[in-house]
Amino acid sequence: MPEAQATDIFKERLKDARKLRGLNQAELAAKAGLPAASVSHFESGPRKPSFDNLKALASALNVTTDYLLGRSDTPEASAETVGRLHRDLSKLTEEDLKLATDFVGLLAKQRGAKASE
Amino acid sequence: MPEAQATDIFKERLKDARKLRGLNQAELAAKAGLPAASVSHFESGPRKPSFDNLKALASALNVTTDYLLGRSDTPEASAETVGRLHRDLSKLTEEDLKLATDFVGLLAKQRGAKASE
DNA sequence: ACTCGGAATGGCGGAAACGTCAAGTTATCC
DNA sequence: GGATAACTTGACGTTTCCGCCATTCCGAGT
Repeated sequence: MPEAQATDIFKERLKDARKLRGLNQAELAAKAGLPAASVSHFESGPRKPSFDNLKALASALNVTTDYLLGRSDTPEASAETVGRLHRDLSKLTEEDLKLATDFVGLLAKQRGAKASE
Repeated sequence: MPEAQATDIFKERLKDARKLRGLNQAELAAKAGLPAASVSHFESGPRKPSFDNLKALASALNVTTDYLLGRSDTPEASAETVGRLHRDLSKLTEEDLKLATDFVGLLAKQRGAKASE
């Protein structure tokens, strides 16, 4: 079952990101300014990082906190691709967001049809 | 002194994002599933949110945790809710992208006006 | 003046994460 | 077998955040 419990996603992402960079727990800990045992507790135990430790880990690993938290699937801040649109998107209410989603979906669909003319 | 202490950035971003959406503390609290007093403590007091509450706030406000934490300057809506929109966006031509940008900008503007009534 | 909604603030007990340390794995070397 | 490195796990006392509740403050409207 590939179902990763919400709280477990963090553990996996943390460990994966660390290994991807060829760091052991002690090295990551040093970079993040916290004890090695804490890193282990995060990766293996039930502990969840505090506000500050989450930031420290993300910075040490050069990933977004959203990625570590499982709120985003890409480790990098891909936000800058469509700057203004993204900025505006964040101000929308949920209803407006649906509107925008439908609108863009329509455009994409049209585009597909046009291309096959 | 406009020096925003690292820990204070969160307070400001939280409050700004909330107001931008025309929510009061109780409404945001309800959306995030926590007591209204907690939101006030986050915005005004010395309290910092836990792992779970940070996620809840970001989701309720549709912003990245990186933005709330001051690790990113664009509030880019969470990939979770804009997933489809994001996928469709990548299929757009440049003209259509401009259309979409304008459309979303309009929605955001309307919303902003409404919020400042 | 008074009310009322929104917000700030502080105290409380409980829960959770903190750093630290010690004692275990487990695997890989010589 | 012994040694070492990487990691896990549990315990401890401490710190911090939790939710809850009550109080206070402020501004806007009647």
